[in-house]
Amino acid sequence: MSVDSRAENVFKNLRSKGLRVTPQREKILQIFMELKEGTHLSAEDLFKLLAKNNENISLATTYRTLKLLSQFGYLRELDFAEGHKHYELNKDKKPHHHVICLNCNKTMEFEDDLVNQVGYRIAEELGVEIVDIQFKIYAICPGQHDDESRTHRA
Amino acid sequence: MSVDSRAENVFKNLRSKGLRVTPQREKILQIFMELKEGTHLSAEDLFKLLAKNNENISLATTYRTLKLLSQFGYLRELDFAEGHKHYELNKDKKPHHHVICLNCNKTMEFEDDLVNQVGYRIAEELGVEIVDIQFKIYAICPGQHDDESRTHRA
DNA sequence: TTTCGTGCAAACCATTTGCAGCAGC
DNA sequence: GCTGCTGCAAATGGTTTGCACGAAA
Repeated sequence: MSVDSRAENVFKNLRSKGLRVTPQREKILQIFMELKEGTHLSAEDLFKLLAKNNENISLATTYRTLKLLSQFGYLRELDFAEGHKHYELNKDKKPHHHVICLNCNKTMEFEDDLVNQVGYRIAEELGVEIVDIQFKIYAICPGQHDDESRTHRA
Repeated sequence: MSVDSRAENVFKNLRSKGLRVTPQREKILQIFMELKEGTHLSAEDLFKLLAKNNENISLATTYRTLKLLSQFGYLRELDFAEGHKHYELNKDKKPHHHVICLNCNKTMEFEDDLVNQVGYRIAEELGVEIVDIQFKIYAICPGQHDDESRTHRA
């Protein structure tokens, strides 16, 4: 499916809900669709990227659009516990996971069906309906040892 | 090991680093040690709980102490993507995981060694040193269906 | 032409910080 | 007594919101 026809599906769905397709929403979705696989942006990142492309979209609209597209499931909200969220295209709705370095904040992506299956099993046991599965490994990159600056998270 | 002797170990370690044991730090650690298994508090929760116990500890100190105890590995920082962190006692340093209902914000705890092992394996493959493993299932409790209010996260 | 969406600025909320006085060690 | 800790209030940073205008449908 082409980027354009995938985008058109999104817009059709928005319209069917009485929502509008604006140049701002088009542009933001386009940016996410053209992003290299595994790239995720913060609201601020996106705002700056838009500005660099001469799209003067306000920060408020940036936030509102990110929230809208996430609520519709077109974007996924990533939370790496850094105080701000990241967003990525929720392309195939198959969860993939992240390793986050607590020193340099770099992230690495991986997929693991075993982990997903554990998630599905537990959700079934509890009788809850899964929205998303999240598996994160907080770690320290090789060569970056600074014991005092780490924080345990779960 | 008793609560008191575990607390004394913590304090010994703080002192050995040139840090001080203050009534505020004692009280906060004590609260976490007396918490029912699986309970986690936000900074605000803790602050209010202290106030209810007639411990007038400032919010700033509450935050500073939470950060300190987390950095030393005595507490774990939990991030449920609600805009504020939660903290729990990092008792046995064995990761346990959470199911979070996106409607009512209730959380459920579970342990799963399979998931932990996947984490250890991946960290080893990448050559990184694990600080913490986090596995979260965002879901909707039975009977709570409100399609528009969900947000996809990962 | 009726909503809905946008930009702007102000508001919000969790968290952090500068500073002066206080208190462990 | 030195130095770290506390409380206070102000600052910060990410995100949200009220409002008046502009634009999809």
